[in-house]
Amino acid sequence: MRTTGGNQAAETRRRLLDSAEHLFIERGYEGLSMRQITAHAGTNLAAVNYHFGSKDAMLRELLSQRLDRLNEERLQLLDACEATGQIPDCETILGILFVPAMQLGRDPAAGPAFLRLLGRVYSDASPFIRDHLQQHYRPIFGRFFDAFARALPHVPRSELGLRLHFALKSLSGVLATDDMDELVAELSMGRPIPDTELLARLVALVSPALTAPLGTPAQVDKIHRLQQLRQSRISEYQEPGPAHAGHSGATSGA
Amino acid sequence: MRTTGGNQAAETRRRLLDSAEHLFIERGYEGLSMRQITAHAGTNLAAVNYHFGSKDAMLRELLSQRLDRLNEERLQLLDACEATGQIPDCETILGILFVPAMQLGRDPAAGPAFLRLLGRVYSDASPFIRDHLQQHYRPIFGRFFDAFARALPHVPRSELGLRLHFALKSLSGVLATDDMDELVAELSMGRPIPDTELLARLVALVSPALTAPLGTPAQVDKIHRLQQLRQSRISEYQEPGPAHAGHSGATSGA
DNA sequence: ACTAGCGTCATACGCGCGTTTGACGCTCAT
DNA sequence: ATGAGCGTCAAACGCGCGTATGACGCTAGT
Repeated sequence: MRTTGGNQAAETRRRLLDSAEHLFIERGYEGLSMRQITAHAGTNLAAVNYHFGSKDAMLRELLSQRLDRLNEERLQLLDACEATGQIPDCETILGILFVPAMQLGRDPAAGPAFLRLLGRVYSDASPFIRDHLQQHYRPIFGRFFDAFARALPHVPRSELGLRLHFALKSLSGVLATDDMDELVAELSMGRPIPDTELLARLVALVSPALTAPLGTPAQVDKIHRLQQLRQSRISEYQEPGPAHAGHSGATSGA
Repeated sequence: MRTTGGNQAAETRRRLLDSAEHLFIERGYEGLSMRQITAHAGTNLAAVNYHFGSKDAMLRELLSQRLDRLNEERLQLLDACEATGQIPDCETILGILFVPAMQLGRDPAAGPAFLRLLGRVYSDASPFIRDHLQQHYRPIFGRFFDAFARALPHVPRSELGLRLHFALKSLSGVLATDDMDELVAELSMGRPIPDTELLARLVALVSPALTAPLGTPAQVDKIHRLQQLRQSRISEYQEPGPAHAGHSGATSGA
């Protein structure tokens, strides 16, 4: 049966994956070397190529192990919501994205630092990670894009692309923060925050950026006055006279 | 006078900086090698160390050349606004951050792709870039943090840190987008968008995330129902009976 | 005319990287 | 008992990296 050998091999694979995950969370894809991984795992350098074929293949397996279940759950949750016949609103769709992530984050089986892994993955700039996400989860992203489009019929599709890009970038940036735990700790100020409330707060942050109306006249006016103010400050050093320069008139009052 | 030699040296310096900027915008700090830079600049490999001392010193000089003026202008604009005695509101402060960046982005002297450089700098994960920003522009960040704190007295300081982190991450993520120009082109749909309106739209996206109230009961309820829904879907595979499981009752209707 | 010094150049050094190789035990079916 | 096959190991390969070195041409002051 080759019991001992087989178990030893499986154990080595597991330790390599664990070490790779730990170091990836800490340093990201670049700044991750096989020598560091194998040293941390206590195995030989060649073990990675023996068991996985290459460094990238090992990382692909790691990512699939961690992300496949998350995205499958998100999809099932979206299906379940849409199956009721009602069109889920923007906040609900955001919740569908967040709730499985948070609950898996509490599940030790999903990894000891699942949320930080998630943040790293979504914000990592390396082509390897980007390609992996693109190739494996594009249809899921498309499904959610359509769901958002239905929930926000007043937002043009092009503008929606920008807003989603915007919202997801911010989220991944927050998740990837090294001192995320301290941020949450400060947020709670002693009293522990239930996940439900924490997620509701996140939704409250992201949702307005998606549902916001386009620029209002008041906002346009504020920007315009700042543009004028900057131009006048610059021309102070060039022509001391009163600036009637631009293509519109507005005083510089803050 | 050593005119020719001196000019040649200055020309080499300029070409190195230009090439370094171009490649940094395309690939970021990691993925940037001296051999690529010198090849692109048409100079010898040793030129970098001769003129700047080291690779990092050259990049520091590049960053200072590009970012010092921007942040100085931001600071002056904030000073000018606060000097009027009025407390600038959140949208105005965002405008103060954006307007100089956008106007410098239009200025060829600030670099051919200033906004993309800015996005790369703010979203680059390498310790070198992060340290440089931290060391050079921390006081400026502090000034703006205080300004936001005054503009948003109802937001606790700890929550404000999270929100600013969130907002700035999203912004840098959007700026760093490779196909940013196409996004803007789609946005405009033929008709050119004036900068003023574009900035107003950006402010309209970011501002709500800063001013939003904490999670409302309705949001909390939506999240809670999703949490229940996920739990019930999972227990379908474990116990087919009706789930009265959780610690609260709420039907799963979306 | 001579030479000090500057800018450029080819070249090499040491290092860490991902990958490959071949030998060495050990288990287990024959 | 034997030998095939698996998992591990130290060692090495080639590569690209940042940096350092010394020679070479040219300019410009003496």
